[in-house]
Parts: sequence; C-alpha cells; structure tokens
Amino acid sequence: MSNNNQQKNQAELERVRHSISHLMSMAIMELYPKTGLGVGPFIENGFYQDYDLPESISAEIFPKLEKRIKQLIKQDIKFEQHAVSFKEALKLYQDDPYKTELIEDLKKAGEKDVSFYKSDWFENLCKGPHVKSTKEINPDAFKLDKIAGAYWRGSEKNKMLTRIYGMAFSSKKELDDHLAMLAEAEKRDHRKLGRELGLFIIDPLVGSGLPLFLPKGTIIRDALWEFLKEEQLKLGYQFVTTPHLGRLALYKTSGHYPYYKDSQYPPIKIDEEEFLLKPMNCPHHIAIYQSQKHSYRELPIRLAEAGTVYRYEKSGELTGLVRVRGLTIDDAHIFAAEEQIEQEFLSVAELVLKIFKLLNFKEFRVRIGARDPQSQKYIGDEKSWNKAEKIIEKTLKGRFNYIIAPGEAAFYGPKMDFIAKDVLGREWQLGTVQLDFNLPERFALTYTDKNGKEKRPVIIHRAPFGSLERFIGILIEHFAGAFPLWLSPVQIKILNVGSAHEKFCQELTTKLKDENIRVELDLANETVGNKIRQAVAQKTPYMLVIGDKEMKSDKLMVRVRGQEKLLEISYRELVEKIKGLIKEKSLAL
RNA sequence: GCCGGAGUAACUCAGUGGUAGAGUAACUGUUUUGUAAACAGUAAGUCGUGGGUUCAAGUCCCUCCUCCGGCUCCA
Repeated sequence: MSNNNQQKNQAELERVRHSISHLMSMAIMELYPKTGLGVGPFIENGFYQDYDLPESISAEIFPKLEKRIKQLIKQDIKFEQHAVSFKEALKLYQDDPYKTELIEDLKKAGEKDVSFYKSDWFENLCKGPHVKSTKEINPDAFKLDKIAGAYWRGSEKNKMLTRIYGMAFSSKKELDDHLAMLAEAEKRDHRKLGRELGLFIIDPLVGSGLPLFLPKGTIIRDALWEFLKEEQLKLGYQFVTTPHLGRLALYKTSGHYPYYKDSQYPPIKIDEEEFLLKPMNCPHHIAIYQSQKHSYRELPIRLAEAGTVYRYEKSGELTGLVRVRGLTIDDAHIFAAEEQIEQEFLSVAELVLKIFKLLNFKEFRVRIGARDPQSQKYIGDEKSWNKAEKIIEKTLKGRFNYIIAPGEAAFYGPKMDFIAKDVLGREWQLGTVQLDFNLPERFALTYTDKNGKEKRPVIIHRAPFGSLERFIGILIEHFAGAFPLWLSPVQIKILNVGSAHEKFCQELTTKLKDENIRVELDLANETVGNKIRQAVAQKTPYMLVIGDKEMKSDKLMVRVRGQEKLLEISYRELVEKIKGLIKEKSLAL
C-alpha cells in the first residue's frame, strides 16, 4: 500500500471511530436521557467518550449497547455538520456545564462560531470529522472495551466522569487480530509470568510497590547489570556506591525537596537532624564530584551506579515491576564541559541502540522532552534551558528521526527518550538522557579550564534501561518469559529416566556447573513426560533426558526450546555451543 | 488519591442465607518411567480485616486493607 493510501485509510478510520462514539452516545442517551456528555475523541485502536451518568454502570451493559449501536449503523444515519453562533450554542447548552466550558474555550481561542454535528435526533457540539453516513461503518469491526473513571478535562480537582472505551477497525479481521494481540499480552503479563517462573513476588506485608526478587529473578537482574557494567567500563565510566539516604539539606540544595515532596517518603527525623530516603542518585554523585577539584583534563567524568531510590508513587499508580516505589536506576551522571555534550549524548545513544539490538527491540523512536511553556515547574533560567534544548536538537538532527514533546522535560532540564516497540508492537519508553545546566549551578560545581579559570560543567543524567525493575518487567513480556540463553535463570535442565541414572545425572550437573553453565537437575519420581512438561512450562532453553542410552553412548539427545527435533550432540560440542551462545549473548539457541 | 471491578487452600477457580468444595502444586506410598500430565492416599482455609443485620452470613450492609482496569502523576 502506498503511503498516501495509508494516510487516507487512517483518516477514514478516524472518522469511523469518532462516529461510533456518537452512536454510542445515542444509545446511552436513550437509556439515560439526562446524561451529560464530556469529551469523546478517536484514539489509537478505537475511541472513548466521557459521560456524566445519573447512576454508575458496569461492563454488563456492553452487549445491550453494542446491539443498539449495530442497529443504528444499519439505519443509514447521516452525519451533518452545521455552524452555530456562540450565543445560540450557549443557550442550547445552558444546563450543561461541560459544554458551556468547552464553548467558552472556543470563544477565547478566537473561533467565529461553533461546529455541531447532527445524526438523526442527536445533535452535538463537535468539530468532527465524521463519516457521511453510518453505511461507511463496518458493524462487525467494533467492540466496546472497558469502563473507567476519568476526570473532567484531565484534572484531579474536577469531577470524575464515566469513560467508555471502544475498539474499532475497518474490518473484522483487524479487530480479531487486535483482540488476539491483547489476549497474547495477557498471557505474557509479567506479574503472572513473574510468579509462575519464580522471578519475583510482591508481598503485601512488605509493602506494595516493593518487589522482592527471587533467586531466578536475581540471576536475570545481575546478568543485565553485569552486561551494562562491562559496556560502561569500555566507555570510560567509573563505578561508585552510595547509601540509600542522605540529609534533607542535600535535597533542598538539589531542589528535589520540596519540589517532589508529595511523591517522596517523608523525612526521617533523628538526633535533631532530618534524612530523606533518596529519591534520586544525582545529589550523591554530585557530592562525589565535589569532593575534589577537577581539571578540564579529567572531563568528562562519568559516575555510574545501580542506585536504588524510593519514591512514594500514589497507590493507584503501582503496577507489578513497571511502576514501583523502590527501584534501582542504572544511573550515571556525566560531568562534562559544554563542548563535550554532543559527543556524550551520541555515546549514550549508541549504548541504548546496542541494548535494543541485543534484546531484539527492532523498532524505536526518539523523543525530545522539552519544557511546557505554560508550566512553572522548572528550575533554572530561560537562557540555560534554551541552550540545552538547542544542543539536544543539534545533536539529533540528521542522525535520528525525532519528535519534540513539550512538557516532557525533567524539572532541571530537557531530555532525549528512546521509545521502543516490543514484539507485540507495544511502545515502552526505555533509555533516557537528560541535559542539566541547573544542578551544576545549584551546587556551584566547577572545573579548572586550560587558562586556570574556574568553569561550570554540565551534568548529563542517563539511564539506558530506565530502571532494572521496570526493564525486567518489560523484558518478561517482550520474551514471554523465554529469555535469551545468557539471561535464562536455568540454561540446562537435566532429567533422569529412572533411579539407575541418578548418579550419572549428578555428575553431569557438577561438570556443567564447573563450566559456568546454569544447570538444574530434576530427579523427581515422575514420568519423563511430566518432567519435560514442567521444564517446558519454565521455558528452559535446553533439556537433557538421561537414561541408559546416554550413559552408554557418547552422544546426548538435547531438547531445544521451540524446536521439535531433538539435537544429537556430544557433551563437549554441547558445552562449546552453549558457552559460545552465552558469550555472544545470542538471541538464537 | 479518584471512578469502577475483585479478594474463598500455595496457584486457578466453583460455591445467591442453612455442615466450606474441585483441579493443580505440596507431602507419603506404590510404580522405575525415554521426550508435553503414572496410580493411590494425606494434609491444607478465622472465606482479606473489623464491625453490623439475622435463629443462622463465604453469601446482605458499613469500615479499613490489598489487588485489577482506567484517570491523575511519573525527577
């Protein structure tokens, strides 16, 4: 399909999606004539519409609504646009505070009049666009999805409305494909797999948002960090270790307190002093930088640490490993001279891309997080912000396709985020690089330049994974628990056929362990079939069934994850093969 | 935090006011197994918490906690 066609189809689909939301509103208003209407745009994969309903409803109403929407589609209802004057529009909606607010906003924005769409008896303030007639809508290609609360205009100070989400596509097949993707995503849910594969748990008694990594999860975590450590050593990073709390005064200097007061664990008071569980590693790394005088010859100084921080995320925001209260950032702070920024940004970008390639994230995009011009939440002066934003853009121009996202900056500086698609096509913000002129100023950081003058360095904050917890959560879903060999908690599972083979299996296990291969032995009094089934469920990369044949022959029959045919191979060859794959961190088995 | 849904054995779940159940896992025994589920038995639950209604509550009502889907937020 040509690009033009794609765009055209996309536009058609958006009209369809938006039009179904109007039909849904018709169906709702037939049931509850007094319903207030909030916003109702098309979105990726479908649409939603907010309602102020006289009573609370549940998804049980969906079949009834869907049936009615299908009937409406078949009635060949026309969508007609007309302009209404502000005066008239305000009069029409005099009892509707939501519409009144929207109309006032349009007026402020300098519009001449207000656009309305009429479909049958249903007339609604709406800028469109819509289908000409419901004939254009495929009645079998939409489905109501879920019901949720949503604040009017997205502000938690406002009333909460009822939002109904729907999915809509141009064909039933696309809808079915999308539903299949969702079903697959549910199967891969890292919270479910995390428990089934023995990777991590969250214990309510320990606290929500405070995951406990089990032995197998810890193997993955350590392997990821070891990999990153090696890469960073090659790139000239130095590793530091800092404690989990620091004096409140430190965070007052950095500005993290009271700026993030509401999302931090409150200060701990002891001996007339106050300490804060660290919400960020930067102040500690800055203290290390400041412990000495620095020359331009040393820069850039790159201080790295898997630093655990604690943030009091609101209870409703917590999700498994991907949103937690205690998290370990694969953090580093690069103290650099201004002219080194571009090089350092590129070096971090390269590292992030290497990670993507290694872990099979095939598609990604880059986003520059810039200031929200409306917001006051930023520290530092206009000049340094402009400079920082310019430098990032200059660095990326011609090298990456990027979009600029206003309002996505950190409070101390603009950033560059890498957003990758997983194998199901879902997007995750992974690597982040942030440019900061402000903390160096607040802490009065200096280095001595060529001419013996004191100069101000910049700080580049960066985390290629984001956080170990979140990254592991994403990887669990990305790989559906079937990790590449180098990350697999158990690389080989050995299963004995009968009790006569136990000793041989134990010796084999010891030998493989000596080769630094992670091996697990299953001597349970179970049928071979059952033991295989369990090892398959654990997504074990290699399985060795050991019986009389293996004890007599010098060949092993290896069952490889995802392959039907058994691999016949000698012990030595198998060890070399596996060690080779681990060393290259191969995706294949 | 807000809106909605849910919480019964380690896990997945059944149980609509009248004696707490199943499958899986665990444990014990039998079986000695050849590439995705051997057989038998045993043990296991203050039915999330606290209160209320009732002769009687897993079931109805209220409080709090936790989880799920969203919203808001995410240094």
